[in-house]
Amino acid sequence: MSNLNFVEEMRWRGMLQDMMPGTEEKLNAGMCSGYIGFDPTADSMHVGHLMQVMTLIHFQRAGHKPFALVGGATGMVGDPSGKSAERNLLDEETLNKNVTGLHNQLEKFLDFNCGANSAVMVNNYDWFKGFSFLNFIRDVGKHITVNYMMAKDSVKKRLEGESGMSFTEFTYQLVQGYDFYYLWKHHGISIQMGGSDQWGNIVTGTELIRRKDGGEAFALTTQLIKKSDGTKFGKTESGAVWLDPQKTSPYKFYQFWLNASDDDVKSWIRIFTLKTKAEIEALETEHNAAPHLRVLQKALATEITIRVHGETELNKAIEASAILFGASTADALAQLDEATFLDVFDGVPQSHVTLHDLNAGINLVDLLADKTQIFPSRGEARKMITGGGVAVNKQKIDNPETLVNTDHLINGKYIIAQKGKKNYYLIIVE
RNA sequence: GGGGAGAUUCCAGAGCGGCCAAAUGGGACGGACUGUAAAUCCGUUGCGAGAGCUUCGAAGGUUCGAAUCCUUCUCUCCCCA
Repeated sequence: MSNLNFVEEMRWRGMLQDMMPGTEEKLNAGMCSGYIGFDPTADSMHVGHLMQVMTLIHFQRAGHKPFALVGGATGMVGDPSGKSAERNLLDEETLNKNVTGLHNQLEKFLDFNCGANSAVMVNNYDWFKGFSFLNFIRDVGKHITVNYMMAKDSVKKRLEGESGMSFTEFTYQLVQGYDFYYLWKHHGISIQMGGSDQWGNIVTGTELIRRKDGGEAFALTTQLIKKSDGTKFGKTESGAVWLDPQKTSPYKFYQFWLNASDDDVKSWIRIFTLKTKAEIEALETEHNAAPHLRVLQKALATEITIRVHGETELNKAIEASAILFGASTADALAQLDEATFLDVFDGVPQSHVTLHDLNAGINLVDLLADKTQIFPSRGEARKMITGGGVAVNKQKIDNPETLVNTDHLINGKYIIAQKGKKNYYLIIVE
């Protein structure tokens, strides 16, 4: 056993929400196997999943054996927890693709080759695919009453709501409950963890284990991640923040964490980094002494970006940030070699313009509204330019009649347009 | 099945024959300030450089003139059976 105590760790990091009685004692008594389920609703995890991943990491670091369950089967049913409407079902092909994607990502976080407490990945489709409906309702359904299932919050809310709930979704908690039973029976897993919205589903599992085999199993849930401004964690204007670099560039990923508010960063750094309590407190002192330097945000963004994307990508993201937000000028842009330049503007919306148009010189409004769709209308482009909200190659332009020509090209083929401070557009000339 | 209320620009919500491209609030987007923050303040928020043009659930109609009046249709909500 490691000298780290899992529950203590979760507690001081503010990750722990609730445990079943006896859970802590069980965990302190020796190595336990525990699991968390991941729903394959997409082929990549987003930052919202990271809390669960971190939980598994702590679990493993404390000497326990973590299992990650990918819900190939449950994904076909749809978890009603926290959902106000019936979910769309994914087809099997998409589901398989998603399962593979999640699998690959999880492997980056957990150690799958470290002896006794190596992490293990399981897919519940493996034990559900051959399980017939009749056998299921006979062997599993028999042990849980409808009254019990109806009493769950996730079900109650939907019954009271407008849209109702299909039998499929109603069954979800049983299917997930059986996962727990199966893993308990065949892999000796005694604890299921998950977000606080999973409490009901997890408890159905422990109940099933108790009623079916008289066994004992435990539950532990994590806190919901809160944001001080009340908005949902993990979403930006452009949607969810994914771990997959194809979906969210490492630069955007880094920026997401760097932009954490002062209030949020104090809890996030505990949740999303493995820094010790002493290290975090030292950083906080430093942060409070000079808040504008955002020591905490930088530490958080750095550690988590390395974990997800690696050090090379982190350095690129930092470099890109310096160019985009630092006091960089058209000169600095021009000095970048093409590869770095493209890296910096990776993930920035692109548009194309012909060299022919540019040779003649294009009126800025025409360029931004007609040639590219950076602005939806000419009037809007004009207003924004006049209002001082537009820059070309980091240089502010407030005259809508300005002509853009080949003199503005960077590396002979690019123009950077900026709408406001944060919105960059790459115009490629060809 | 019977009775009532309503549908307005991103949202909420005024307007009830010309002064309405449509109050006000919110949101969004810009600007200043700042820490790539919060708060605050300022500006923009149908298209158009402008004249002007197209919008107020849909289609018709009355009128010199309609978001506003009439007819039909579609949809929403509420009450009763």
